[in-house]
Amino acid sequence: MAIRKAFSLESSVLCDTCPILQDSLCLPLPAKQRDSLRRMARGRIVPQGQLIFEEGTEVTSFASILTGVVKLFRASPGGAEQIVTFMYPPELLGYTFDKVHIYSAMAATEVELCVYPQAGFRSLLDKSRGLSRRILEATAQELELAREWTVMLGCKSSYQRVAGLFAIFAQRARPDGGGTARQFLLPVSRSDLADYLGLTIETVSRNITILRQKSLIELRSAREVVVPDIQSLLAEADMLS
Amino acid sequence: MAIRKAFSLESSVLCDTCPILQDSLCLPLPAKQRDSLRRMARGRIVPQGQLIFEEGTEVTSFASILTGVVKLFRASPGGAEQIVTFMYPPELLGYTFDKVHIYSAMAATEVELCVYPQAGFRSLLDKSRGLSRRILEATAQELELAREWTVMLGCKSSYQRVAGLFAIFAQRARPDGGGTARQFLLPVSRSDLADYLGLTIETVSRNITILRQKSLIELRSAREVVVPDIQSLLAEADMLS
DNA sequence: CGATGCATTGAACCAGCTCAATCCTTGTGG
DNA sequence: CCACAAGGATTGAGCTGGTTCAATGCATCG
Repeated sequence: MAIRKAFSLESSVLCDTCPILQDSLCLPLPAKQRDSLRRMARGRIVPQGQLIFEEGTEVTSFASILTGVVKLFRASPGGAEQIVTFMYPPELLGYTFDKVHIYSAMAATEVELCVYPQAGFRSLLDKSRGLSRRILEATAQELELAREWTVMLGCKSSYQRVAGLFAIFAQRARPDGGGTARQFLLPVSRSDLADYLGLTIETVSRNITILRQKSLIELRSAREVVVPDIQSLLAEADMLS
Repeated sequence: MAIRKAFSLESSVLCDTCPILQDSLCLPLPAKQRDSLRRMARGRIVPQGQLIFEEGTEVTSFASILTGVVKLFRASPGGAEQIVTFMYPPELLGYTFDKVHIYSAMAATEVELCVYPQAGFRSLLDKSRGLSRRILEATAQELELAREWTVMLGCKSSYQRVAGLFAIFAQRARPDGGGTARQFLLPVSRSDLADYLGLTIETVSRNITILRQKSLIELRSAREVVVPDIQSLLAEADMLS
């Protein structure tokens, strides 16, 4: 179904305009390996809402996220889905040692990917010390984030969770030149926020309202958020590391 | 405080009797690197309840867990602690790219460690493709577990969490020859279970009682558990993958 | 301009928390 | 060997934060 269509490939990659060039996997590689990686890579644009891969299907490729946001989730029998994480550029999507995907991935916004075939990528990984070190670092980083999220879900109130998530989104957004205020576009619906936070849409909405009343955030529209001061938001979430 | 004392070293490691030899980091290495790793390694026995390292302190070493169970946790200002994970042999404890630990580790049972100094281990990691691949696999595996736990905390009821955790403990225990019944010793107190599950002691206790009434588990004592049929327990937790 | 889909708000309910009592196990001292 | 203290585990009763169900608001689109 959606899968097959999703895996159709776009034209060959245009590395010159690569939006994540500085953080890309290929740039730091020695010329020969870099060319090898670039030759096997294919660009792909995924429209918002489309499945990228589905839980239980075979792993055929990995992909660097160039632009956009991907949500990784597990669909429960009961129709509810638990979102495991949101992935941003330049993260590597779908990397695993398993034969099949254990989560589904969906484009939360329109997403540009740089797709590497599974076998080729793996063999390059075996050859290149630099590449495998990069992947290890990235994986360790993701482990860290996953564990932080464990703490979030394990012992924070709904209000703290919403505040914390908004703070995280704000941090990922580029600081807005000059002041401490940061502005960003929520990449996902209230429903996705709720699934990520382990809450309901209504609870999320209520807490957003409270944050707004306390002037910790400001909403230009449902998706456009302004955070005047990230520090106070982090404090509110008890996340002042 | 506890830390300094904790890092006193035991006599040199006795690899011949290494309890995790088959799954150890050193065994698959080429002879020269294996010797190098063994030379830098030191055995250490940590009594139950003692801190192994503390959040915020410098990372000076990594350690393979030889026997016992380690709990990794974050202490909140409010005195509550959120347990991030329990680590078992032959996992590698404390591995990170960070300068300081971001969680604390405590011996949940008496623990035997094989400790590697940080600098030496890292430099060996840079030299050995096999070792770095092992570490990458282990990290990816931990990431997977952390994400599963995210799902657990995000959308399961207290009853499902307790059932799920008991099923996981049962799986880690060696199957008990013959039948499907598995028996194990809970490595931690009710209080730790609660911290791990993001629940209170009372709620954990109540759910244990329910599981017992349904004959899904059997308690010989507060810590000794018999699971007649893991499958039904997994089903109860909605974890039949 | 109604229709459709998301977001917000309101009100009642309930799972899990809090506070408190009791039980059980283990260790200690007489 | 018993008495008692101490800490963990269990049970009970009431409370509360978050859910559920339902209504209303507010955009975008044909």
